[in-house]
Amino acid sequence: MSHQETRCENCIVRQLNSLKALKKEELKRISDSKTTRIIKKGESIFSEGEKLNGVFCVQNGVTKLSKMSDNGKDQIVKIAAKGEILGQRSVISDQITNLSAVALNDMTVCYIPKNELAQSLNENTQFTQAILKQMAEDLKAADDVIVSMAQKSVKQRIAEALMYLQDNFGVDNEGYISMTLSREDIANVVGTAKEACIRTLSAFKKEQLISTTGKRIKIENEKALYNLIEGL
Amino acid sequence: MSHQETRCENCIVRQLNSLKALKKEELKRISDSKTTRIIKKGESIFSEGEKLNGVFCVQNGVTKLSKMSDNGKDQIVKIAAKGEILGQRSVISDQITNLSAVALNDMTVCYIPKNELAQSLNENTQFTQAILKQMAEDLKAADDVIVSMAQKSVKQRIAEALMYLQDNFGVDNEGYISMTLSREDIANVVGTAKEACIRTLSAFKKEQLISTTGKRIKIENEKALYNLIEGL
DNA sequence: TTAAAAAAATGACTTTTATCATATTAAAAA
DNA sequence: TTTTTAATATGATAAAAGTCATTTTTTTAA
Repeated sequence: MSHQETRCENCIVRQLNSLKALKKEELKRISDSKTTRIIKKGESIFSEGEKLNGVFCVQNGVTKLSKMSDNGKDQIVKIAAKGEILGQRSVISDQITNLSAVALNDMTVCYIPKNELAQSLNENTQFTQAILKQMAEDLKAADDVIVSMAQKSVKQRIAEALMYLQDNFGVDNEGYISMTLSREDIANVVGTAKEACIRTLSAFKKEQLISTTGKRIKIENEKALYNLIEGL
Repeated sequence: MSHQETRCENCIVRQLNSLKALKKEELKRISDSKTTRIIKKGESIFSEGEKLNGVFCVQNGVTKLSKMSDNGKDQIVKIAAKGEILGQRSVISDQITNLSAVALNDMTVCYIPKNELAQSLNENTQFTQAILKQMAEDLKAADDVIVSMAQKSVKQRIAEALMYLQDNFGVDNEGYISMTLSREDIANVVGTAKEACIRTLSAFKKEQLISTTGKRIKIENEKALYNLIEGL
């Protein structure tokens, strides 16, 4: 498909994350130590409880980051695409990771060993601040998710999830949301049972808020969906 | 009550947060620019949507950090006590704050202007890294909250909240949880209606998991409460 | 292409939680 | 203290969501 850059210095993905704050020589050092991995759809990048000795920079493809709840259900906490860095938190706080990452489609990720990052973290304030800014954003987003989970109905949360997918991944040439998740994955994003998710999507279809072809979903009435989310 | 330190250099509260990574001269500079404020129970420190030009370091007392949901309900996202720094995120990402802070009891907080922090943020990597580490922890904690909200029942979430309060604020000499929240505040922590919260606490009382005197709550059977949380 | 497996859809039913109403108790103010 | 207000408690009912069973459709693999 698309051309894969083998040197970080020339890699555009870097512009999407904190690595853009690195200086030329730092980038060179990191590029020398990084390894590129191909991960097939459904395969795991890392699992909850693992000790990560580096981070993963997503070159291509999409992954779900999830956490197992005590009752045995998987909660998807984040969907990460090109440019996102996985495992940052675990490496920074030097703890086992609290999330599992599984590829939602075929992926290319670059693995950057912790040591190389640690050096830049100690020397380059710009870099550390870039990560800090991004974490601050993540934390704010997490607050929003908490409020949604705590205060909104399954119907509203599914509507939110659809809008999120469309806003972040766009639509294909027929207008369907480009990122297709299984009904079960959608259920695991909003924190409900897959039956409830399927039923809600069927209801949306009946009300002409969406239309579907197989697992592909097209938003037909964005305004109504938005009003639903806002509780209007 | 307790002695209030007027100089950051001598303030023990600092040991509890990222300010401990500051050097002597930085601390001196910050101490010179800080102002101390007394905030009475129920008063607001800042409100959602406000632009913060500094952070608040909690010297004494406890505050609830909450966010208004679209449906008009207040969701308490965090309870912050002595040593916690409020408004950090907003200052770092230079955005309006997404949370409101209201005192749960009488408080003393120190206001530190943004400019003084920015200087240390640019020069002192240790300081920036300390904030980073703390944010990484916060983010991990947020993931746990998301999973609880999404996957656990109101009963489980209330049990969790009680354990959290006991673990973080301890018990008084009669064994009651030192931090007393109104039933409505507990409801706003776990994301439910206050009636459901009251009912659940009544049920816990009947099952001898807790006992109450007024709004004060004593955990009587920690083991059973724990099993309930874990879904055993 | 066909068989097998997985995912989606739907029905029936139960449990959980929200909402509204109202009573009781506790706290605050006159 | 007495009055007023706020917080807690409880009942009745409705709505939302979970669970289990089964069917239909889609996808995958033989």
